Amino acid sequence: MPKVLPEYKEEAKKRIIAAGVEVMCEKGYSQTTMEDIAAHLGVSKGALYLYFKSKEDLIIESARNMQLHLSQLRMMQMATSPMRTPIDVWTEILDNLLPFDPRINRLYFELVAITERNPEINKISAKNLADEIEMIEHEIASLQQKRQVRADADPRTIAVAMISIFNGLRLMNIFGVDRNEIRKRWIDVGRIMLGIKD
Amino acid sequence: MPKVLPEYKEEAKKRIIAAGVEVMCEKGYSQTTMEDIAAHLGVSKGALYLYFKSKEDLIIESARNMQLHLSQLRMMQMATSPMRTPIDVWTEILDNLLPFDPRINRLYFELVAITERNPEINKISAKNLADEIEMIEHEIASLQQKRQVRADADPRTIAVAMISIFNGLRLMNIFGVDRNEIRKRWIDVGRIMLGIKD
Amino acid sequence: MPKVLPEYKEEAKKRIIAAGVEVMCEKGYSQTTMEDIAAHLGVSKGALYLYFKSKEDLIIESARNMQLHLSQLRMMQMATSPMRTPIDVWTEILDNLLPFDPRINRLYFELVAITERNPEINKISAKNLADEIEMIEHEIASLQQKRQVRADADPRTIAVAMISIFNGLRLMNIFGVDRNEIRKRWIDVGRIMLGIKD
Amino acid sequence: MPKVLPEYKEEAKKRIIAAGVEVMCEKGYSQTTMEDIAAHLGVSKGALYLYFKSKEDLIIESARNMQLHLSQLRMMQMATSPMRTPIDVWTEILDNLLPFDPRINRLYFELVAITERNPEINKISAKNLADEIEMIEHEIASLQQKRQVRADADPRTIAVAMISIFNGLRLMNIFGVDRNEIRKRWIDVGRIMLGIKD
DNA sequence: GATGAATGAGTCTTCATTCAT
DNA sequence: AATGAATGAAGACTCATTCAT
Repeated sequence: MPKVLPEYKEEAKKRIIAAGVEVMCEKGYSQTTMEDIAAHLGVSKGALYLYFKSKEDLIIESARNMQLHLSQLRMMQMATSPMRTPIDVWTEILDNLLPFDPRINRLYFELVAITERNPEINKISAKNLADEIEMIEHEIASLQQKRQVRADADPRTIAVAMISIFNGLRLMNIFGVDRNEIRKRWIDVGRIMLGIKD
Repeated sequence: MPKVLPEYKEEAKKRIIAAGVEVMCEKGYSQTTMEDIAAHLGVSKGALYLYFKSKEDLIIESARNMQLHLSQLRMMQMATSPMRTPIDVWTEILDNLLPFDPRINRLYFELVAITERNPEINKISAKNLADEIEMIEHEIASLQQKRQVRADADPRTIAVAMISIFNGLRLMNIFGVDRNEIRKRWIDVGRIMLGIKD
Repeated sequence: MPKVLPEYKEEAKKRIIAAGVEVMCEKGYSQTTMEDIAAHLGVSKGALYLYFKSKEDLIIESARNMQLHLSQLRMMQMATSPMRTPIDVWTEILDNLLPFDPRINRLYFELVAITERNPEINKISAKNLADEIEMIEHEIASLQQKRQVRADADPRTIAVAMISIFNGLRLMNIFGVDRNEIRKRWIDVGRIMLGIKD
Repeated sequence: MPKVLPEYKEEAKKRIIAAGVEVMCEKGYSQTTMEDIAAHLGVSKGALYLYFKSKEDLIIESARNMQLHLSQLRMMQMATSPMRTPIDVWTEILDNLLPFDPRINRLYFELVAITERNPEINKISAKNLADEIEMIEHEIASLQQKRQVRADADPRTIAVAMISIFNGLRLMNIFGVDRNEIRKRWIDVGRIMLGIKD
């Protein structure tokens, strides 16, 4: 009996996670049943257990899947592209990373709260966050040297602020603040943080 | 036949909420049973239902109870007190409002995610947030006129940024960033946002 | 400490039973709580237990209270009154004993089903029924001798039939057959049973 | 992926209803738990919910199942069979439709009282009863034309009386009147109602 | 006598999980 | 791989009953 192609298995898991996220967006974690997810996919409940050994397992992978990695942005381009100012890049971050659907933001906070209770997961997340901060910090420092960003601020502070504001605005989005307002404030704060007069 | 003293009923509700928050801090919403809460209080399960008509009801009131209201700070004093600079006040905000226990922050996000699914609740929260932003905006504007805060920024932007950063840092706290680090960055960002050179 | 006046106690019990019957008419036995009954009376739950030692106790007494006793009719008058024909008396039976409210009929059957499970109660009821049949049988026999009622039928059969039809029509009332239709059929059947041509 | 065979599902429901009726005969509706029924069948409680969405649902279907339909008797044969007199048919009705177990009669009245509270169910029952009365009425009328049944009575009255007496005797059965006595009176009353001298 | 707070045993119902097919 | 019937361990919630005041 030949092993199943691992790619198939991975593909199936992804579809299950996607379905799970969709259902949970609507009903939340504790109100979402394996039944719901299976029904959403049009498969049987039992099938889910061929790919995930428990509901918790599925939830954890879903949460992992929702983590937004600023690093994905390849911010290194900040400095290299002569056509784009730091504010352009700052703006792109929001445009690329803030989910359009407020329910996604809501689910993100819920899953973070739940999964971070697990110490193993928390350790990994802490490491990821630290790495991210550091990466942005270097980026900022590099821009400071090129005089494209105010030099009178600790680059790490700017990095931490940037991530915090991003997440803080996501929370506001849950409370009903709309995307346009969020975008406007994000850009305005960016100008202040980066020290850009315009 | 006098009805129960309303004070007693309120008192009892508060103690139940406190117990609920304590247990949920540890186990999270969906893992916390009414049994757990009752046991934590040393009362019977049935007793809880004398004060809350359902678990959801209890959760909603708990969430409401956890909402931090910056307005409580009576920020008006910002301008009036000659002894305290805007940065002092900014610092006090964090010291007074950021819960010491990271688990409280975690629970806050979880309960927000859950309860904001309820449209009624969401409407109220949206209103509260809007009021809070506006209040801070006025405060900032007033400080700008007195030249105590940078005048070259939209006061509403500063208000939104302040709340966002606060919440963003709370989220970082969940991921393991410690209170000292958070405090340091909060103060540093405050200087930038308020335009204080120090 | 002098004993409470027994009259007071009896009076109170009666009011409780009346309240119980009213509530049960609406919600049925198993859906009616002691709370409901107390609320209907405007007293506390605990008060009910001063008069009945359990819910079952209350129910039993309520059921007893609902038993319709044809004997109450003083049917002896059948023969004595020159102004009233047997059919008049037959008609009066229905008019006096069929509850106007169909919900009462419904509750009657429900309580019978429940309380007759108790062997003690069943024994008493059986005795009461037997007595009633016998009483009516004598009545009929007496009328037969006076040639006011057909003589070609077993008076006991007529007695049993009369009671059965009465109860059978009560059941129809539950299913929605209205009082007028019931009354019409009752009188018509009476003519047949009693052998009255008119 | 073929769906379950509907026959299987129906079969399972029937077995559950049968078990439910058995247990309820003994303990009555409100004292019968889903646990009891499951145990009686040797299955798990959860299994019941695969076939009935609630206890009430199960009860309703059980009640429906207990409805006796005189129409099942194919009374049309009354007139056609030269071998059987109307009294034979009348007797067969009782023999075929009166449950042997008095507990069944008791449960019937209990479930009627409970389920007829539901307006939807009541509407259906009312219709069924009306149909039944009408069917018997036609039957009687047909017999009247053939001079097999007394012609001096409204056939509808006879139909209503017949059903009422049947149900009234069922009620007597609950109070302890035994089957033989019931049968005897049923036949005697039949003679009177149908006008058969014998 | 009356109250109403409290109890705790009991009931319905749900749902993650398993497993024979 | 996939199904869907079945399980059983919880968990929310109810309510008859008690008792200190």
